[in-house]
Amino acid sequence: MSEYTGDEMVRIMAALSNPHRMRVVATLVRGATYVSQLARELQISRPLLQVHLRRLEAAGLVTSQLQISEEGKAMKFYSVQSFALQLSPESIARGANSLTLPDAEKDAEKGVRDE
Amino acid sequence: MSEYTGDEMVRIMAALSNPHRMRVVATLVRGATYVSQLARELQISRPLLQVHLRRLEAAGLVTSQLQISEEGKAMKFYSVQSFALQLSPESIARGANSLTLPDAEKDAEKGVRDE
DNA sequence: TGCACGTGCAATAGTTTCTTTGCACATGCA
DNA sequence: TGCATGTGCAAAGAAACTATTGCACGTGCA
Repeated sequence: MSEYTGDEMVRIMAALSNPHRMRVVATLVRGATYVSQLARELQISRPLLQVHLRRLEAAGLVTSQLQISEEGKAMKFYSVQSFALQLSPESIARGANSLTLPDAEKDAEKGVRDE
Repeated sequence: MSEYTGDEMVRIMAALSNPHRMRVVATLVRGATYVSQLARELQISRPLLQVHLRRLEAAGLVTSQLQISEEGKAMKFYSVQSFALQLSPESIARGANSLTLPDAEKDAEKGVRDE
């Protein structure tokens, strides 16, 4: 499996380092659900859940799919996307090499010479 | 290898989901260094680095040790602490089971007694 | 004495994250 | 019609995070 870039690692870790979002993933592992149902299970408000879902989707950890129920109601189902990221001093060090610098974005693209 | 609790996972991921702190870990993997030297290598200000180091130390990812150089100067050396955290939908689901609820979080943080 | 080097922290400001509240729009059914 | 269900988003405030600036203290040495 291909490794993640440093920026991807940051995005994934930031998305997962939140109790609500961890619980969302934990719930979706047991099967896809739609937003309102998920909000009831997790005991949080729907707008709050939507924010967290957007965050997880932006990190590529979940996907959404609009489905029309037989009663004609539009329901948005979310599913977990499979991912595997090993966190260790060495993997962090590897990821750090591919981080885009906030200051010098163009340097990171061409030159890799550090010291 | 023992697993981390959900709270520990959150703390570790939050600590690592920052470019500066990833670079700190990456640098320390190549050997322990002291604060000012580390700040020069990473091209960031020393106060900023100290904040990030405190963050990493609070998550248990690095340790510090005060050393007196031969010239009598006190230098604070930091080293990486070994850690291994596998991130996957399943590991997140397991961690989510041991998360302390938001209500109990305040008690655990403010209260002097743990359990 | 003055400079270079090491440590520490506080105050400030700007940005981001988290959460609530409120409103809008649909459909099905009694 | 009125209430249940589903969807969406924006505004607003509190809290946390990020980063800079400034000042304090120490040592060694020209």
